[in-house]
Amino acid sequence: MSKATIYDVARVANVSIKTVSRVLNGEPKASAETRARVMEAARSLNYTPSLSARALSGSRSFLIALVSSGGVSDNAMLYVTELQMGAIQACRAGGYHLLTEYIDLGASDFTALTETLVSTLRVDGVILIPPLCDDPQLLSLLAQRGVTCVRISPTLDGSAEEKWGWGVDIDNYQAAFQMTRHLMDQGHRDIGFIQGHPKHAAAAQREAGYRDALFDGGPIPDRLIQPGLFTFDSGLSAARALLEQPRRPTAIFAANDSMAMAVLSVAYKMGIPVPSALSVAGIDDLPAASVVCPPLTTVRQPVMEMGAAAARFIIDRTAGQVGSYLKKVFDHSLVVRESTAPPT
Amino acid sequence: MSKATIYDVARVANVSIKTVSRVLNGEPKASAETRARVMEAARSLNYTPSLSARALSGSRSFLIALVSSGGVSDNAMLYVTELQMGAIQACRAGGYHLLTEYIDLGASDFTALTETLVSTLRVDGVILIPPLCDDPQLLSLLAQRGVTCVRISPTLDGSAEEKWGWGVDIDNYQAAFQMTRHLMDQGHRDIGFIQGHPKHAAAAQREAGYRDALFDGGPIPDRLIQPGLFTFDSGLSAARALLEQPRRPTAIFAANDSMAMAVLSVAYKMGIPVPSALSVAGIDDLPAASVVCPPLTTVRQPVMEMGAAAARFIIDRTAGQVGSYLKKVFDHSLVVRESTAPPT
DNA sequence: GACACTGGGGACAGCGCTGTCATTAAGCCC
DNA sequence: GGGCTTAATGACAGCGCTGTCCCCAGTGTC
Repeated sequence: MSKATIYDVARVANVSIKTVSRVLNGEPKASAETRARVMEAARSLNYTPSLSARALSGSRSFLIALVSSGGVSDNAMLYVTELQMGAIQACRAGGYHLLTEYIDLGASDFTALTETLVSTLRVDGVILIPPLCDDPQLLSLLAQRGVTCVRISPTLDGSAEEKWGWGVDIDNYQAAFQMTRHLMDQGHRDIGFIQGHPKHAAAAQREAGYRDALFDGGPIPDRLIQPGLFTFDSGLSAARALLEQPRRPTAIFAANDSMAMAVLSVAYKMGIPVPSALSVAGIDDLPAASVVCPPLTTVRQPVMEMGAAAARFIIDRTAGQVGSYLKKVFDHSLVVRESTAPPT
Repeated sequence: MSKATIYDVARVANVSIKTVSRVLNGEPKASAETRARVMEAARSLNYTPSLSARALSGSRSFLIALVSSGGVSDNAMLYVTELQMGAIQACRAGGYHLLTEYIDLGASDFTALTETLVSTLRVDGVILIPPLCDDPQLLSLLAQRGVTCVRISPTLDGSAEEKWGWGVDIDNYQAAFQMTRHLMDQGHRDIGFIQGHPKHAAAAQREAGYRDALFDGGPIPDRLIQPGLFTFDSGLSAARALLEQPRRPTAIFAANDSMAMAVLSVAYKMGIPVPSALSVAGIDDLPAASVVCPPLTTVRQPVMEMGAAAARFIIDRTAGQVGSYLKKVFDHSLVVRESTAPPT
């Protein structure tokens, strides 16, 4: 009862341990009858193979690491949590397990991290979250060691892209383009924009989408565009800069929800009613987005599915499939809630 | 370069592998000189021991599992994320690694989970999050298999408590008591309360704190107390029930922040200004609590530290320390923000 | 009938460590 | 100085699997 090994199963099924191993791993050489006998024995003994033993003797570890960095703060963590949820589910389905590792961005001991991942844990793959997924040093270290990487919302880096692993993302340009058009359709023309973190690829793409959607033949005045860092606090300053202008915009589109919520907060404090005097929109559809007042108009990305796809890619890859897309782009969708309305 | 083993280190240091093992594990028998030589060799080779091999041959796996359940939703996930953050940090410090497992509450295949944890992963300990940490079936399965458990915010179950593992928590009673007194100090007497999930131990304790603080010789009218489930949605209905009363309370204390935010949302929709016409308070200090309008008065618990303590307990325990408190109670603190004010 | 060939299955050697026990050199007591 | 303990180290046998090689029977094939 305490611990069934492959030997026990072999004895009960009256075959060699190698045959048990074959059956359990779905290898071809095994007659249907033998297979059934082994399965039955395994079930009756409540047998589960030891991960350590499999990893030690075989070439797979059944482990995937999700690496997140300290830089990620406040609400953005929800993004990570949701990704993780998806990854865990995909792992369960594939008999894998998810390790979560954490690294301080400051002390960049990427060598130690890599060594841990490769030598100590021998993970079958790594899921990298921004901004880690865009760090050339880390990426090349991992590539050197032959680690399968999946990058979440990575920078498109042309040539190097391929060797640095698969990626999952949404079409950030389109998302921002559509949101801007949504505001324009409501009649807004004076639409402020809060930029994302300059090192994050999605930030630039979202800004481009905004610019292209808004561009009507004339350039966009500088005063409409304020820098941000994807964090709530950075959104606060940007919102103030936008709203304290003599002729303030009728709508503000922030590059993500955290900053959009900051806009809501500043507007509240300044006594500017949303959406009647100011429309506010974001991107991400954080859980909190539907909870704030008024609920935020935003763009939803299928974060959980992206996490699941990331894990699945690693699992399939390790199992043999070689499929090497450059990256998979997921569908997004506009979520119109109450923070946007035609200007009055 | 690709993969240094203990043999390589032994060769370089000119000792046997057993000695390397001893040095690396901090076992006593090893001269200072040998120790230095081995350390140097290990460093120069960039050696990291293989977890699988260690787990297979030794009695420790250096793995801790954090088990969360599907029931956890929306903002509550942040609580889990923060716990996890703390646990990861403690793991890193102790050379451990954190696995995150997930289980659907509906399909209670706890046997499979336990088997995976014990046989497949051979984890050194498990961190259980509510409501999992209060499930007798799971707890007894794990206890049977001799798994070290740490329960987060567990139900105090007297007799059985001890054998079911260590626990970390805050003093929920005191937290609620103090918050209620804070509202009373501001002059509130008509203080509504939204209960937490009936299966969650903390819910009952918080309610008791509220009741005892408010009780002034007369019983508390039923209309002031509404059921909730710790979720935003449940908070919505409770808030409506409270605010649609002919004589509505001047303050509402929700058993957690998610529900307090729901109160904010309902008040906003009903045109009730907070805090001038209604004070709102919660417990947890979710990141979102400081972001909503107005920022929420709440009780902060040191969630990250609690996660770290949980992991540390398992690590120490596995390393030999036997220390068996029943549970560790962490300090909480009142965070007074803008959602509470004297009634007008 | 000899000769591949193939589907089904076993023997066996590790994977890289730790536990146990044995061994050696030193120190110590009377 | 012989027998004792003690500190420091090594030899060796696994831990529970998978990879590789090998064997054996049946089945065509000319």
